[in-house]
Amino acid sequence: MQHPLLAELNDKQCEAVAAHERHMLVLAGAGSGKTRVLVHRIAYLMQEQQVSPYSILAVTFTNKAAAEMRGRIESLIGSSTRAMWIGTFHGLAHRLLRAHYMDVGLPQNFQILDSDDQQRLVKRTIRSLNLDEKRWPPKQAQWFINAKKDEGLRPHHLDGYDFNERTLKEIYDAYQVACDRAGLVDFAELLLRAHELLRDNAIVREHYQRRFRHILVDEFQDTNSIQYAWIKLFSGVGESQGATGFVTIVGDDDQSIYGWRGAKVENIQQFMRDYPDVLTIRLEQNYRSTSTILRAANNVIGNNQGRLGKELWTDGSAGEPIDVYAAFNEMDEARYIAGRIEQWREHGNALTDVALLYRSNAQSRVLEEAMLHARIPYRIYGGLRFFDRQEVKDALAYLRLIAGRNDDAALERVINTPTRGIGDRTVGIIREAARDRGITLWDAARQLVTEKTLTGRAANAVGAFLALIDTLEDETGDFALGRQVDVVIKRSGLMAMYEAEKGEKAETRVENLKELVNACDHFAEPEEADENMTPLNSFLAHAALESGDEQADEHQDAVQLMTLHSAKGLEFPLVFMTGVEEGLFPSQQSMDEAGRLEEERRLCYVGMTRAMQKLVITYAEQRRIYGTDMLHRVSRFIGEMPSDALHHVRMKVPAYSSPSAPAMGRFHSGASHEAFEQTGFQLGQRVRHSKFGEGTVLNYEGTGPQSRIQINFDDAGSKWLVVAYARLDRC
DNA sequence: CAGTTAAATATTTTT
DNA sequence: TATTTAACTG
Repeated sequence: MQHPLLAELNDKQCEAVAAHERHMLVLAGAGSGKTRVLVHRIAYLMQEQQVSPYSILAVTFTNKAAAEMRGRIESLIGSSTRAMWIGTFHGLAHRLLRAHYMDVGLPQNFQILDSDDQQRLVKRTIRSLNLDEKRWPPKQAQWFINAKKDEGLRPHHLDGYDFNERTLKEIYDAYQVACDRAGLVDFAELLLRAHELLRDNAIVREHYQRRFRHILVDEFQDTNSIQYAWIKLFSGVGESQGATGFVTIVGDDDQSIYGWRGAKVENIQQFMRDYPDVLTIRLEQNYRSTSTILRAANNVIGNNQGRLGKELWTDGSAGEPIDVYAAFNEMDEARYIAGRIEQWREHGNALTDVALLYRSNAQSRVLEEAMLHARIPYRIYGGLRFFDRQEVKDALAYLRLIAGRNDDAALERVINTPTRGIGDRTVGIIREAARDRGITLWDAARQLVTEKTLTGRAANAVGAFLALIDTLEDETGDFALGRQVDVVIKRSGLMAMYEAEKGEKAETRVENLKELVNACDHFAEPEEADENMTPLNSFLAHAALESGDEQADEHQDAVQLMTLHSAKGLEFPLVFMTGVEEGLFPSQQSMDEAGRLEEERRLCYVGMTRAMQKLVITYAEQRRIYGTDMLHRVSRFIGEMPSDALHHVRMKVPAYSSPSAPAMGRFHSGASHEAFEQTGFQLGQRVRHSKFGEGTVLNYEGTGPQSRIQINFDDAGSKWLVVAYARLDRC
């Protein structure tokens, strides 16, 4: 008798779900039901193998994935998953540090530094070391620090011989001292500290090793070194004694697109070496795309070396061919897409089913304009999230100070926001005192006031600020969270400050502050919260670790615009992959460095496999990037697709677009003038040929009468013609 | 201290 | 090109 949980799964999926106690690698191709397998396996472990939810640990990368997993498990087993540890690497690390803050030398109320806060602090550190910010850009230093932490390296592990490394090491060291003094933990530090806790504290380590019998990791191809080491410590594998947890990793080496931020695909192979007797299962049946799309995607990714090997297949239909549209510039590309979407809509399809994918965010603007022009509602992914907004961060900084006075990053942010007469000069004095005495800014400010080192006006202002924070804690400490935040926003003067500003921007800021109060009112404390964590502290952690869900108007029927990266894990019936040009996709930067081109190819694979029914690929012969016109060749990736899966669309100016459309104006500059000088024709100009009919001038090469021009004929496609021989008429 | 102007600079992103 | 940030001025 087969277990009901296995009923609707294919053979491979069943094998993965029902595997007995052993380590397992599930190579799950795009659209192969990866999450389904993960969720069913957890349910199966509990129902069939009598595994207690208490001994299950499931790790994901994003909060969204964690929430989805939890939700799906609950609806599958019909009961709470409270006892299970399900979360992101960072969320779980935070949980560990909270529970063992004393063991890792953190104050009880330590706060999390997001990357924005981190950058400010790094910048401050560089200044305090009297280093030139031009020579040592804070961004790069921040990147360096995080990269080292991701490798598990502390400053003392670095033996930089060259001057560059030595200085960066110095910055890292000073930054870490500042963090420790203020009780601040950045994202990478969460992982590193949690790792050190498990590594160095046998009692804690053995406790968790005994507890977690089953460890499941999603998107394993995206793990970095410290995350890999983390899982290994939890599992107890490679240690001489102690209990062993069984680790299931799920991932797809072909979808590894985060190598540039420290992810190591090799961790999959490393897993097979480090863990004994690993069962490998390939999920290759795809339930998402047409066979045409899969065939093309397989062909593209087949050009990569050293793959673990996997070929997606489907028993679905071939579907339509992939359309390829060669636009003459980015405006034309956008206009064409808008036209296609209008057709899609006229056929009664939903706009939410359409995605526009691009390599870099800068490409979104032109697409947006075209959507606006065609009155197609759209939604852009990856904007500023709620808790990242300036006004919200201001409010949170006040709350952080109330929660703990040592938070230097928070103090820096709001000591003069709104302005209260504490200028750069005064703050500089406080910083200097703090550095000299090795204390936090708060303590330094207080000492300077009591010592009367500060002069009259400054002393008053600083004193008033210190008193404000103290009073706020005294008076609102007992309030419910929402009410507390409301009072803090008002009494601090933040609300008044934004209310006084004019313009639409300021209005939304005021709205956001009100929304923050609202969010606090509805904030449900996590069930696992320990008793020594105040509601305020749990809210602050929530704000730092989950910088806000997507926007509210999610339900509007709108086209989705996003980068290829953020499309991973999603699927859409109709997908447009735009800007598929050499230099843009693959991007120029990736073509220089070894290994990066393959990652671009994987990105292409990811993009293609988002499409369920129809994939449309577009590229522009000419594109304006940062103010200069670029001529691009078509991306090599298109050449890697089987030509019989492609349908090259002829350029046709859609009927709805007026001749005065902005795209035509585009050609009256630079390159176009030059083209006119050489050939007598302008780029974008309409011409007529006796045999090929009407077309648009795309490009030119050479000079004088021997020069050739490329014309995209409406009916005959694109052709290169020598100006002297082709009898062309202007239309 | 606030407002203005000049200059630098711009894949990809989550936590 | 457009946006952000540092330096300058009233």
